[in-house]
Amino acid sequence: MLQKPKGTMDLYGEDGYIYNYLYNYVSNFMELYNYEFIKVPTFEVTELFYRGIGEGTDIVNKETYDFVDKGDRKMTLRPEFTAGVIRSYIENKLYISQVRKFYYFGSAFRYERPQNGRLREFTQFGVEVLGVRNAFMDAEVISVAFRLLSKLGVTNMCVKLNTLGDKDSRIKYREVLYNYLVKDKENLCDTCKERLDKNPLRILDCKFDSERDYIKNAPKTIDYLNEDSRVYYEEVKMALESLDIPYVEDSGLVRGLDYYSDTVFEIVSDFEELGKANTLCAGGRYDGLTELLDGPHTPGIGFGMGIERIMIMLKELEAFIPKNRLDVFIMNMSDSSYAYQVLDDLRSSGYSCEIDYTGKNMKGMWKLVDKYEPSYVIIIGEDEVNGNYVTVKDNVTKEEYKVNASELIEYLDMNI
RNA sequence: GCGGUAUUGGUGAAGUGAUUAACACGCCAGAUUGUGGCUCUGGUAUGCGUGGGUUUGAUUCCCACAUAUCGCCCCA
Repeated sequence: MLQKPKGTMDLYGEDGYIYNYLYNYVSNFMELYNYEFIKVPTFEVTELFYRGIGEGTDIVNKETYDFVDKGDRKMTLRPEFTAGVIRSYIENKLYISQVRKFYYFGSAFRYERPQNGRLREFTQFGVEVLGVRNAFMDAEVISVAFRLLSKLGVTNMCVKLNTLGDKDSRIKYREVLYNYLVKDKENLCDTCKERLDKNPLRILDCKFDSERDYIKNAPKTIDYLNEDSRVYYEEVKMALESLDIPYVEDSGLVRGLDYYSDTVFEIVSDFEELGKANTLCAGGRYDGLTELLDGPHTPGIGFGMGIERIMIMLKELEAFIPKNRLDVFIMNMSDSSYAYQVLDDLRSSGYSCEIDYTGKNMKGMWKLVDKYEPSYVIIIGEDEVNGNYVTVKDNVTKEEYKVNASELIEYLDMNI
């Protein structure tokens, strides 16, 4: 038997409903904040991700789905959205307007060993704001994520905040940190010994080494920020406080993608079912990225959110979802086309409506009523066909009324 | 990419080196067909992830592979 590829999912039934619900929910939510939807290609030329995400990162080095197309072009399935959005922004010269605020929702692909909440094809929702460097905008972006999750009923989450500083600060800090850590090289765990040269920042959030005092006392980014970055970070914190967004500072928070600068943040949950996959959302500022991809200097900030992880939580939160309820089920016991005409009229008038096409008997149809839980059941037999009326049964009170066909819509409008 | 655990029907699962692979839910048909969600009856895996091997005989033991899951790595 053919199986779905490793790390992919089929979503149907309740899962399909929740997935689609989230898509609609996100779309409506983003209108409040006046973000525009952007759809970018599922694959891009490989070079975009090399340059955008960074050649030294694991994502690009060993986690991409690469292929060569029939025209011998090197292509890569997007492992994230930011690089593609920025490419589109530059290519379409969207920078002629000062500020653009985008949101996206779609699949991304990473060749990883799957686990619960970690897939090879996964869904990301995210935003990218281009053209402003303003602490209140940073706060807006973080608040989008925080308020969106809160409104869904997610509790027990924590916003972690840090700053990496601008490019100069980062280079300076990296040097200081390296010199500090190299003195302790003997005591580092094996993976961190390797990380020391490649990406010393990562050692700060190593599970083993970060517990040790020597690492805890390592120089902090905050002490090596230049004046501009330091002031900016203070402004972001004040902006968050003014919006009542709770956060904790975490000097060990570094991101795996090269393009980040200044503000970085994550939202993590202590939800049990999530296990280690507890990062719901992660993002930050990337003021240098547009130039890196040959565009004009443009400040930017964004985040990505893992939809499947949200789904894992929502399924446990039961109460959150309004179940989609059918307005009307038509129980047809006649041979005429009358019932189907009523069905069509109801749908045209905006009522969700279903009928049985398989020739079930009464009991079978009542079982469907139990399954769909319609507000009303409309019964149509020979008597109704001949009399040009329908029998409407309120599925809650169980009361029945005979209603003329011509007055049915009017009747429902008054009662639903 | 590395290590551990698991894999029985549509679902939840019991079980054994050898008679028809329990039980429950679901689904299908009927009892009963203009008013149900109750009850009763019958049906529902020629098969125990896939492919090999050991054996008189394997769903049960062994190996490989696939997938899921947990940890590492990394990350949403």
